[in-house]
Amino acid sequence: MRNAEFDKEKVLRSAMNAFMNKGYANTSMQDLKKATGLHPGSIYCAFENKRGLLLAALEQYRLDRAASFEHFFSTSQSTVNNLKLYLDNVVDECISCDNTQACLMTKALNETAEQDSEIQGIISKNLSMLQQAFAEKFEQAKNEKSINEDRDSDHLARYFLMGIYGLRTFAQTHPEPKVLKQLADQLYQDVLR
Amino acid sequence: MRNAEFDKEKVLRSAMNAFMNKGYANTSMQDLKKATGLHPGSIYCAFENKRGLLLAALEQYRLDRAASFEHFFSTSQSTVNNLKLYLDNVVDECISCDNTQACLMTKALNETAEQDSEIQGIISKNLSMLQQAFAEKFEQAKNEKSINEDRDSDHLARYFLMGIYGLRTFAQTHPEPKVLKQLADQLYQDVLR
DNA sequence: CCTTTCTTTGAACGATCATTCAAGAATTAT
DNA sequence: ATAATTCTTGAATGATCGTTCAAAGAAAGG
Repeated sequence: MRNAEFDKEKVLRSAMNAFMNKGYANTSMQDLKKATGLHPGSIYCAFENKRGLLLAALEQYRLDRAASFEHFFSTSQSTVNNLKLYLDNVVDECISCDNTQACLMTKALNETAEQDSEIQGIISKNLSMLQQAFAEKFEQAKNEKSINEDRDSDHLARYFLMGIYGLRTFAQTHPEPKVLKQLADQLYQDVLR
Repeated sequence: MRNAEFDKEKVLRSAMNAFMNKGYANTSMQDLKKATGLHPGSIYCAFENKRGLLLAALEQYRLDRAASFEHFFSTSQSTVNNLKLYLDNVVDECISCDNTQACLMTKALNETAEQDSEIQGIISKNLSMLQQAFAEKFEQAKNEKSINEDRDSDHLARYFLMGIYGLRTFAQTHPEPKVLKQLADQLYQDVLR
């Protein structure tokens, strides 16, 4: 018996960054070796192949995003306030210089959608879970009387997520903090009313 | 002297479709040969290389989208009505089975953003032009008293474009007509008020 | 401490990639 | 008609890709 030496989470986050930087197809095994510190053989031993590494990275990304989500809604503030903080964080990520600007899921979705239905399915499921999580928060906000009760939580969640997607795409060409904040504010207001 | 035999626009639209289907990196010269009917040598003679073909395809895409834009706003109806028709068309494209679901610009942006600043610049400029075109229409709608005059046309244009980006991304995982129409309606209302 | 079992290493593999180029075909000019 | 010019063809090129594998090394079991 012998356990693997590397820290799996660390490796997956490195792979995530590499994929987000250059895209899946353009990230070579050499790039991944440099990013993760793992030799090709180890990668194939642990993740079967390059695609397997992407799948594992996507799962890690989902876990990280879910943890981040919980972080924002674990405060004692009102739900709508936490929604605002979440949105502000998205804007901050869009502006930042690290690799949180892009979203691994939408990036992988754009690249592999038509060719890999399994990946498409995984991403689709992950995004649905995020959408569901938002829907619960909107329902909560309705209970707190912050949002008009005749609004549909599921619809609001979809619209909110749509806005975040759009914001991230918009930021790729126009990463101006002022403009992005303005857009995020508008989205927040449109969802709140 | 001798002119090229192929129809340049036809070739570029074929290349566009190929790139939108499989992404830039994953579209091989063999794929492009099959799609365009041109042999590698001809492609290199006409467009210098694969990247040159993408640049030419992006320019053709811009022209086609600009023509489509003009088409929607050349009717005698009100400007806000034309905006609605434009948005409905985006939804239809998202649902359709041809290759209008994806946008070549956002697709190329996602794939080459961090690696090719020239392409990034071209796409950024093209999207700015579209944004400017929308801003003019919103200004026009204000003159027609369809939109409150204290709203900022530039901001509305950005928000509208952001919504379209988000809608297209959302549609990639959930291409349900009813849901997409609901989202588009909400966007239209939020922009109009 | 030796054996077993698994991981790590890094060179090697065939496949495929974008690109080139020389020869052939077609059009225009003289 | 002939020469000149340019486009088309498709095989060949070197590079790089993802992947494999046999040897070396490290941990666990007896």
